[in-house]
Formats: sequence, structure tokens, C-alpha cells
Amino acid sequence: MSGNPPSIVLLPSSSSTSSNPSIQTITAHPIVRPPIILHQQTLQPSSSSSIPFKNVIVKPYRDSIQQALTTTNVDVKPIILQQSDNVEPHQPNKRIALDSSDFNSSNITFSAVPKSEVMTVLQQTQPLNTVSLATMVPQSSSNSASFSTLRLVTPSTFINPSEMSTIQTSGQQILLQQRGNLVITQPLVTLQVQQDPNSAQKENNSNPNLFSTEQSTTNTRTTNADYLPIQYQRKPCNCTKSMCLKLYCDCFANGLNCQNCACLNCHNDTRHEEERAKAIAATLERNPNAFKSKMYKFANTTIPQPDRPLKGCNCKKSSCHKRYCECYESRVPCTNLCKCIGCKNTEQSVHPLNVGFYRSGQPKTTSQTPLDQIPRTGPPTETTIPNNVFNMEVTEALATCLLVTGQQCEMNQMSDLESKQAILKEFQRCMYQIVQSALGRPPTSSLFD
DNA sequence: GAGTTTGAAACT
DNA sequence: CAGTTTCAAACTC
Repeated sequence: MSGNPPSIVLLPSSSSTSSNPSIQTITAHPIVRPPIILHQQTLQPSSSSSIPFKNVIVKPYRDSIQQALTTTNVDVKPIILQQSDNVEPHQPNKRIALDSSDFNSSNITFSAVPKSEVMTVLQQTQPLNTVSLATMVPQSSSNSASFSTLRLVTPSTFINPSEMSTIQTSGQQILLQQRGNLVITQPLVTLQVQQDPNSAQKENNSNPNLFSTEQSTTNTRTTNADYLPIQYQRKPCNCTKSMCLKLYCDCFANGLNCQNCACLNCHNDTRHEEERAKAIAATLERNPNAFKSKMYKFANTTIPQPDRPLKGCNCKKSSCHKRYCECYESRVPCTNLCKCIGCKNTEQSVHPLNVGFYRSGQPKTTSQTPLDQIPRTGPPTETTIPNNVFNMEVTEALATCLLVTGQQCEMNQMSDLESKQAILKEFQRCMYQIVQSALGRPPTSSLFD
């Protein structure tokens, strides 16, 4: 019915200096998951202080992580990330912005390492707000004197070092244990939050075999809900008959274990890992595209490009204007893959600024806002930008930029005023680039250098 | 909050 | 592959 939304790339604000807290590059993919930032950092064994982040680049690993995952066969052990042949050359102090889908096709492979080794790394390098994923071992044997770490930085989640935990694999899954609800979702990589052992509230999928951090320090943590933007908070499912092992279950469909859900007879947790793994395998056998974003999938390439619709909707009565419609829910216009009847979810009807739409925590009303009254047809001009520019993904990328900027300010111990200015400047830069991209102009950041 | 509607997923 | 059933969420009252 209509074309794909544009792909927006937020490009560097300037040639970066270490004092510039700006993110360098963020690619916004039309998926509906919050981005993950991998921090690749070189560490000398003697190093004890964390190195300030310097760059954020987009490095979508697209080819082999799924393969790596399927070959991972270690239980209840943390894992090491190793650079495979296809991974870009090891670059110290580089941050890599990934979205969750990138994990499914990364060129990173995994292997087991002693827990103590990982914990040493964590202790050495763990600043606030970051989660070390694992030790990264350079492939070059000549470089054995140094090693590096990969860190996951969830832009919307602040994690105390005391919440730090390790990674274990179980079957084809990798579980990064933290506490609370974490929102990273991908088919085979599930990030979870480990329950505070002191907390009285029990998590329904706690696993006694999991590693705990065992270095619990002062716990100043508040609930995870305090950290997450509402759209990233997991919506508890309410399944009663599917044991949460079918795609009916939103948690399962998103590759997540149930957590604080209201489901009955739930098997979508680490206690039923075997069963869950079988269900995943069965689901994938039925539908290889299961667990992927309903509407989009990434092209099999290392070059970011607009995604292609994976499937269309089949709506008959909702005019594709209710959340029954997966296109509408995914905030994308219906395409020629759709078999919908009486579709009103056209490219013209999807308002670019209507970004407050997300599965959980959003108002259920479909009434229009004043912005909806603005006509949005015809070619883009200075005052009318193309539809779908401000989709959820762009918004997430934008939010990530701002969050990371804020984190940088924090790490640089900047004053409140300076921080605000830096964040505002970053916001201005991002908005400018978004509009430039929307207008089909080559990205430039000269305005803000 | 209960009941209805809806469309995807599962099943036959 | 098409038709039917099941399911859970969206929606309405």
C-alpha cells in the first residue's frame, strides 16, 4: 500500500574530542526495541580505572551471532566474547551502538571463561550505568598482554555495580542476569534482571543455579520502574492457557522470560528452560521469522539500510487503525504485503510526530491530538517533513543520544548547567540531523561544530 | 470489571 | 493451503 519509512542516521556532531560528550553515530532502525550499546574497551591488566567513553559508532554485526549462539554450549558459566574473523579489527575505546537485533547476527562468538576472570574484569572496569557483557579476547595471539571488554549499556537502565551479575548460557540462550525488568529483546538473547537477594519480592523465574554477584555492596537501587521510560517497561502478560510458551504470549514472542506477570501455569522462565528451549525450537521450526519484529527484519548485510517489511497485516474490521492491526501497532503504514480490507493505515495517515504510541503504558485512546490535524501530504518541505520520520525507533535513537550524553556528563563530573547545555546541544544536533535526513539532504553537523 | 470484538497463531 | 479453533489483547459498555 505504501513504501517503507525512511531510515534515519544520526551522524557525528563534529570531529570528536574526548571532551565532547556527543554520541558520534546512531542508526535508527525501524524496529521497536530499545537500542543497546556495546562498549568495547581495551584494558591493560594493570589498569584499574575506567576509561571514559570516547566514541559511539554504529557497528551492526549481522552475520554470525546466531550461529555463534547455536554453537555455544556452556552451562551456568559466564562467557567470553571472542572476536571472530569477521569482526572489525579491535579498536580500543570504541563504543558500539547496537540494537537488539544486532545480537542475532553478530560476528561475535562466545566461549566459557572462569567466573573469577569475568568478575575481575567487572570489578576493574565497572562504572555506574554499565553492564559488562563479558571479556573480549582479541584474536591476535600476539596481543595476549592486553584484553578488552564488551559492555552492554542499556540507555534507559541505570544499574548499580551491586546489581552486576554474570552471564550464563542455557541451551541456545544467553542470560544476562540483573535485577528488575530489562527490556532488551531478541530471539535468542535474553537479558534479565537478577532479583535482589534481600528483596522480599520474589521473581517468578529466579534460578538457583544462576551466578550471583556475591559482591553486593550498598544497595541504593530503587525499583527498575524508576529507571525505565514507560515505553520500555515490560508489560506483564496475562496468559492462562499457553503456558507462555506460544507466540500468543507477548513475553515469549519477544524473547523474554515472564517476569512479574499475571500468567497462569507459566513455563516461560528459567525453571523450565528445557521446555522453553523446545518451545522456541518448535516455534522457529514452524515460523523461522518468529521472534523477529513482526513487521520488519533486517536485511542480511553489514550496511545499515532501510528494513523490509516481513509480513503484512490481515485486518478486516479495524481499518488498520486500531492496535489489533500489527502494522498500526508497529507504527508503520501498511504495505502491499498486507491483505487488509478498508485500510486507513496509509503512509499519509501515520503522523510523523505521533510518537507516543507503544505497546505498554500508552494511553488507549486513539483520539487525535492537535498535531494530527496538520495535513501531511505532498513532498517534504521545510515545514512538512515526510511521514514516519519520528517513529519509535528514531525516538529511541534520539533518547539514546540524550541519555548517553547525560551519562557522559555524569562521568565527566560536569555541573548541572553544563550537563543541561550539553544535552540540549545534543538534542538540537539530533533534531537537525533528523530533519536533514527527512528532507533527503546529506547529513551535516556543521551548524553545531 | 465483565463481556465482546478482533486478528494472529495454532491447529486440522 | 484453506478453513476452523484457540488465544490473549484491545476494546466497549
